[in-house]
Amino acid sequence: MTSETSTFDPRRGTRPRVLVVDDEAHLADGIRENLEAEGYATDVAHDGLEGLEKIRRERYDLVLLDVMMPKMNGLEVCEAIRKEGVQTPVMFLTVKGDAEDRIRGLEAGGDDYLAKPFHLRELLLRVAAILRRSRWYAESESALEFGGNRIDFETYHARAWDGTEHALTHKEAMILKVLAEHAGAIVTREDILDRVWGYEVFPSTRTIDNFIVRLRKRFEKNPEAPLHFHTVRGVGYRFTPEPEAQPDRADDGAAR
Amino acid sequence: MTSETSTFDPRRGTRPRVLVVDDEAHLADGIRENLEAEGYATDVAHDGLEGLEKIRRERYDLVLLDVMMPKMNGLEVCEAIRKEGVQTPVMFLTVKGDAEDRIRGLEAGGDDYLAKPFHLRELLLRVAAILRRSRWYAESESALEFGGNRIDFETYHARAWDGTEHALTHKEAMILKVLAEHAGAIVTREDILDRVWGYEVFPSTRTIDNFIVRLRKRFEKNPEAPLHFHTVRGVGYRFTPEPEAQPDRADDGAAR
DNA sequence: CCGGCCGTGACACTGCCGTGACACAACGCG
DNA sequence: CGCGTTGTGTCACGGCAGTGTCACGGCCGG
Repeated sequence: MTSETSTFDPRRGTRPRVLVVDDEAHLADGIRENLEAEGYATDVAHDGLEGLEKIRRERYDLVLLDVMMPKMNGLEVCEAIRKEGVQTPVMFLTVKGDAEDRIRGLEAGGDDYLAKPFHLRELLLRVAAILRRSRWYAESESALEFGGNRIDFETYHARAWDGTEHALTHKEAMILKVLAEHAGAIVTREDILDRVWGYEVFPSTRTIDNFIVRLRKRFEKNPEAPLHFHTVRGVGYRFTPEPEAQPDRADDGAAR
Repeated sequence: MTSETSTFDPRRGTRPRVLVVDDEAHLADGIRENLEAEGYATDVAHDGLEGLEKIRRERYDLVLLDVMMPKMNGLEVCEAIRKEGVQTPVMFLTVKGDAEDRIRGLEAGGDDYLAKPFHLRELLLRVAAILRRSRWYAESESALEFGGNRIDFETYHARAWDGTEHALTHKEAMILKVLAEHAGAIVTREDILDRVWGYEVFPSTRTIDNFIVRLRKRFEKNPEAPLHFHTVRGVGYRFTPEPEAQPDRADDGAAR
């Protein structure tokens, strides 16, 4: 899963399209040249507003977004497109490297964050990493149906079997997605933490239990006897789109 | 975090093999001990060249690679094995924490990077994370069939020869896996305890008998005359996917 | 200031797993 | 061929680790 330097997924066919939004024309062009050299198809915008419009018009696989820009800063751009349902991965570029900014960037809906001045090679590596990561997301279905429930991952909206409507939070959606991706298979809590929270953060595993509870409450007809969100004691959880015949359990002494 | 089994994952099969390459013998041994305690099978090399040779000879699931080493540094080792097509995940260990080194590590084909001095806990977490990720792809055919039974280690579900469905517990699945891995060979109770329970816990061996009983009840047509889960008196058990004529002693013949 | 999201601690409860007891089969012996 | 010994098959019961569930508090955005 590593050796790929700057190659792309052959299944994809076309070159990944990257939009560079930065008001420093000199820098933007420099980045662009290097991306092109790596085989990406690129486009450039020189302020936030222009970037926003381009994102609306075109379809990109990744947006590099400078934070400090005239007219409209990067955070605002990101928030705006997220509000419009655009899921394109966003990487922020900023002069400040403190955690404060980083958190704000991620909260605005960004996927990564790189402090200027950065090493060009690091930028390229991160770009490759993000595209790689987003692939699993992009390749998967954008909607999920099971047991009369319908979840739309584009809008984070869900309509439950009983007709109730639910707005999913980001974490809820991610967890659902991870489970659905491995439908039928057991997914450990650590797997989920990795996928949803990432390497650095390790919340208590109880947190995951809580999310499962909420999912069950919404999407299971009888939350106490789940048909889709199964617990595998001591291991993790298992999601099945189709209700499963609960295994015969009376094999112990009971008989006779 | 919970007790974290630290034993092996039946979905994976064998314990993950980790190679530690570091010229500081003291540190390498320390890491090794901790990895062993977590349930990994480990090996140690004390310089780059030795590490490279071991990687060529053996198959590892992960290599911890010190960057600064005599004879051949970690980056060179990583580049070398990547050039030879070895895909084994590599995690670099280095004293320097600057971006420069980190980039070079990633470019050399590394999967992760940890700066010394590191907190042991973080090392273990990252190791676990990397191995977990590589399992995503390496999902081996984790199903076992014998005598009309079908066991799916991915879901912990089993369909017995008579059509009944059974949900396996974690321990049940692990024991089954251990037996199946050594199909045809005798597995002592101590072997099973080591593999399934780990090196610290030692339940009574009767516990194992109990699990065997349950397995037989579910998967043997006639639990009293097992065709697959054989008892080897005074030693342990032996599993055979293909029904095997019990090696009855000749004189026993028709009697009984 | 309020309201949503999310992380954590507290508590109850479920069911897995470990153990001991008993019966019986396997083996050695005379 | 019967006896004693050892090891295994089998069962029932209880502890407790692991989950279900709730409620509270921090944090951020509106």
